[in-house]
Amino acid sequence: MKRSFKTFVFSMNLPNAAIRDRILAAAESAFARQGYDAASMRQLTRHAGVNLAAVSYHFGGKESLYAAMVTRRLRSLNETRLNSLEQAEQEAGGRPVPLPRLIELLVRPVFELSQDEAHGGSHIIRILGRSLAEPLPFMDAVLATEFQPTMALFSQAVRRSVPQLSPEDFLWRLSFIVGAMQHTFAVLHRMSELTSGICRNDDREGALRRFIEFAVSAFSAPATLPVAGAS
Amino acid sequence: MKRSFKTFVFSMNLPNAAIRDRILAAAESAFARQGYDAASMRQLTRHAGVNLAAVSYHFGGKESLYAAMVTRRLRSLNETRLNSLEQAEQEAGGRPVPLPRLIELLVRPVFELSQDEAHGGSHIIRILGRSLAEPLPFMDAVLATEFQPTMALFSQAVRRSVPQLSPEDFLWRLSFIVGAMQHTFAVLHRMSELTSGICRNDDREGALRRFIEFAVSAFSAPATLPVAGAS
DNA sequence: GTCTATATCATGATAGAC
DNA sequence: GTCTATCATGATATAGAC
Repeated sequence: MKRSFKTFVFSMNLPNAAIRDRILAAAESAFARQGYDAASMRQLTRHAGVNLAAVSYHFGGKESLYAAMVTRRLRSLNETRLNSLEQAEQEAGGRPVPLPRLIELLVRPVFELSQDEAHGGSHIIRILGRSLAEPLPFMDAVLATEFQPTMALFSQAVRRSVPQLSPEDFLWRLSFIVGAMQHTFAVLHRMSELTSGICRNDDREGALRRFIEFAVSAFSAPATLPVAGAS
Repeated sequence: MKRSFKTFVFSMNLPNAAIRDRILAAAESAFARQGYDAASMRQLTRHAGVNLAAVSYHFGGKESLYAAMVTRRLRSLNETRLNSLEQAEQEAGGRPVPLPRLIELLVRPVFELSQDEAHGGSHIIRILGRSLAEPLPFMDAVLATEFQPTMALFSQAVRRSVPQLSPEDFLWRLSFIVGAMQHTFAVLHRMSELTSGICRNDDREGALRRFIEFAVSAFSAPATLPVAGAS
């Protein structure tokens, strides 16, 4: 059964894919620069060179577009992290994976995304950073679902490397470190400006190295003592 | 020259003050919960029990209201910090103020504000946290002006306590710690929920103690070495 | 000084032509 | 599948009555 070229192309959903991808790319740029509320779909679609109605057709609406955009990137990011964690744990045999290695597995993919200006990776990094600070109610479920497996496995692995920490101390420090990571990516593109040129925007390896050392020292500091007098 | 009671009251600007304050309180609540763009002045004024036009009259507009709200809190916060720093430096004679004390002087006022539910302090904390992640162009100048003196003096003091750090290492770590602080306040009201009850929302002293230890260990970790091979 | 009423504008969504 | 044209809504700002 012979098929025309046009039928073949449509069977690959290429036209849709092209439009969907142009929308996603424009969405990442717009939402990263302006935030969810301030970015408008008119701007966004105009910049993507597609019709306003295309968003409703392909994604369903503004919220669904935002969720799809985040989910796509987050899923790929977390797959990378889980794969490398699995590999590292196999290499370690039954012993705990060293803490610096764990941190690196967790954050290097994010730094690499943030370097990927060509494919919009730097945009999604800012968006993910914002997700933590500005809670969008419709994103709660999405974020919880996407982060849960990664967080569970890495927390488990980190706690094996730092067994002396109580769950409470561990979770507080984890929260501090997540905040440091989020903020780092939120301001990475302005570091030169914010530090009068002393820290450079494009010094990703330096930032990564410093962040790993920072997180390691934060996790391995001695456990806090209860307040004196608390029986 | 006898003045009526009404004239006397108006000469104190009491009605204005009451309205201004009601607007500011409602603004803090609305902006903290919804963010700048999503919060609307209709909601806000309705909740404050004042007329919509009162905002334009007393503040000039939405942006000016937001700026006034942030400035008022930030100024008082930074005054507290600078006063306590000055006092600590006098007590220390010429010697550097110990690092843990410096961190505490910097963050305790923020923790205390965040406890002050009655006067809306917890709202402004979330707003300040967001200011770092979601950049509002019209706030750049305000934030720079308000933070500059505090940041300059504390940076100087911290660097005296941790002289071994290069400016670059110091600024990267400062950025990490600022991020940790910002995130802590952004999620403090949800810590119980996020950690299945292990970390408690209302455990402000525990959070403060852990944060100080965290920041101290981050600042006093050995300076990073240049990458091997970089001449 | 304060508030009502309105002006003006931009948004997200969608019905219906092609 | 795609696009045009339009809808309904809610935004900020303000002119003018009191």
